Amino acid sequence: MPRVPPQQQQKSTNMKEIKKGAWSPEEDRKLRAYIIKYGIWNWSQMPIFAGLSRTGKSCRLRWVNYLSPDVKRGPFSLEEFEIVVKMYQELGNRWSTIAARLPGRTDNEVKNFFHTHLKKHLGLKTNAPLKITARRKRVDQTKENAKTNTIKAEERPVLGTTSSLLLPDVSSPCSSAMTCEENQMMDVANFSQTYLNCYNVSSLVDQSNINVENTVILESNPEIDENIGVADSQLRHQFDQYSHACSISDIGTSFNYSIDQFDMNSFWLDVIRGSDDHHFIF
DNA sequence: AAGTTCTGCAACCGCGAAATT
DNA sequence: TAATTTCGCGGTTGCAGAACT
Repeated sequence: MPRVPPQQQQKSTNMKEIKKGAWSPEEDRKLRAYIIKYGIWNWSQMPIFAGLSRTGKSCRLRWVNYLSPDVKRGPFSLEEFEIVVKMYQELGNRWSTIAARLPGRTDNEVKNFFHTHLKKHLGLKTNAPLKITARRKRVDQTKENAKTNTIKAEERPVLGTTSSLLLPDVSSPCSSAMTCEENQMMDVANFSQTYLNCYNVSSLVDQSNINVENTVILESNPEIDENIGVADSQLRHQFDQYSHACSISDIGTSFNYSIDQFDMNSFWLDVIRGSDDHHFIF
């Protein structure tokens, strides 16, 4: 593509005041319409032709993170959660690489998810000396080639907390460093629990012992349905989250469940371990 | 009900890599 | 090969709405 001389570019970008801040619906419409019609050819020039008083950078960000039809909205599923946690432990803050493993998720979204949910619930330690920037890591990777999995323990960001289920109790920063081997040994059940904690849905289900079959049917509990209206709506909301988290697609129309005969931990264990034929029948 | 604090997320910024001239 | 521009990444900020007092 032809490049625009710096002088000309400077002139064109100064023609209007560059707008910042939240995008209006009209701006979204203009950008979407332009990209659909002409495609993405040059972010820095695009806003001029699209009639937007925005920088190319801003347009790119808006498209990539919000307007693109490829962008998947909504809460992260358990599977996505697991990938984020594992890849973070493996790669650190390489959000774009992590996002690449999550179809429809952007690096910004993964980063936000991590900072708002995971960091809190996993008890991330952000000791400055342990911090390693992605830029630095990119350089390291180039220099060292094929050594992506050999980040020294002292450089790796640390996950750990006294209350976390993912790691043993951590009393000092030094003892909290995790090895790759330790990462691999993490109990899969803990993913589900921490995931539920992230979405604040951890304690609604009684612990009872039922065998979880490949098909999970949650049947109605008339007592709850009829007598505890508020709890009912809350539980329904929680199960909506579970079903979303599990990417369960075949959800019927009637709403039925039995919380007193359902062991959520066993269920998640089964899900995580690969039984993929689960159905909520509502 | 009003004021304050907290939380989640969209968007900006600076930087380095890659591409182009 | 050097200079310049564009792209993409990760850190950070600011705002709106929710939650709390």
